[in-house]
Amino acid sequence: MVKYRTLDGTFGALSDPTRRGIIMHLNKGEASVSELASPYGISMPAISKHLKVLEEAGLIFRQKKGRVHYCRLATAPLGEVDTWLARFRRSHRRVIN
Amino acid sequence: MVKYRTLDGTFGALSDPTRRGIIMHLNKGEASVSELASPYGISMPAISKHLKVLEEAGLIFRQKKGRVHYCRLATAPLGEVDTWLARFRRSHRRVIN
DNA sequence: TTAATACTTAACCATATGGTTAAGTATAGA
DNA sequence: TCTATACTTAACCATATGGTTAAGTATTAA
Repeated sequence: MVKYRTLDGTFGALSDPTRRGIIMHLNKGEASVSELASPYGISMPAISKHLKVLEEAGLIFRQKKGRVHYCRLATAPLGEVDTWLARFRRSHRRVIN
Repeated sequence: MVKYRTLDGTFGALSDPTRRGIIMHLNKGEASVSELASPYGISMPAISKHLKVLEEAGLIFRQKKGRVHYCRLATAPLGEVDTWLARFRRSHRRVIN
């Protein structure tokens, strides 16, 4: 799994259910690390690692306000996945074939 | 990485460039294992493992004709990824917001 | 029947992943 | 200033991943 905005990184980041859950949470708006962690029965360090993976994949960015770290979703990598997927879409292939 | 048609499995399978290459190759039509292997400077067992990952993710299926194993693309899991991604699409969010 | 072809499986290796607990850092509040 | 909060980092562990070489299996061709 490579780092910094590659399809490898994005797909790799999305292959974990906790990270997909975090992404879906963030799709509703920004959230603190604690808020993101609350649905999962895992430790803060584990969440911290997941966030690092998501950040390195360019899927989230953070802003620190006081001691709270707020995370937001970056949709660009998802757009790249979408673009990659487009070539396999039925409708698209119907146009080609 | 879990097996047998899960989003985990599909995203995990797609996180490797060799496997994405294979998928793109198969998008043009069925191909033998040797044909799929030829662009990559890795051993046959390595390719065999990649194909196993793709097969367990439900992304390909095989048919044996004599000693040649032909692989074909199964688009259903890609459709599931597409469905998962849909909620993050601009146009979709424009409808919601 | 013997040898070549097209694979897969087994055994192994180094590194990555996803979790843990313990310790460290930065900010807020008493 | 001292303590609690909201994190991150470090060290560790078990298992997964992606590669290798060597060996095994099935089919075709000589």
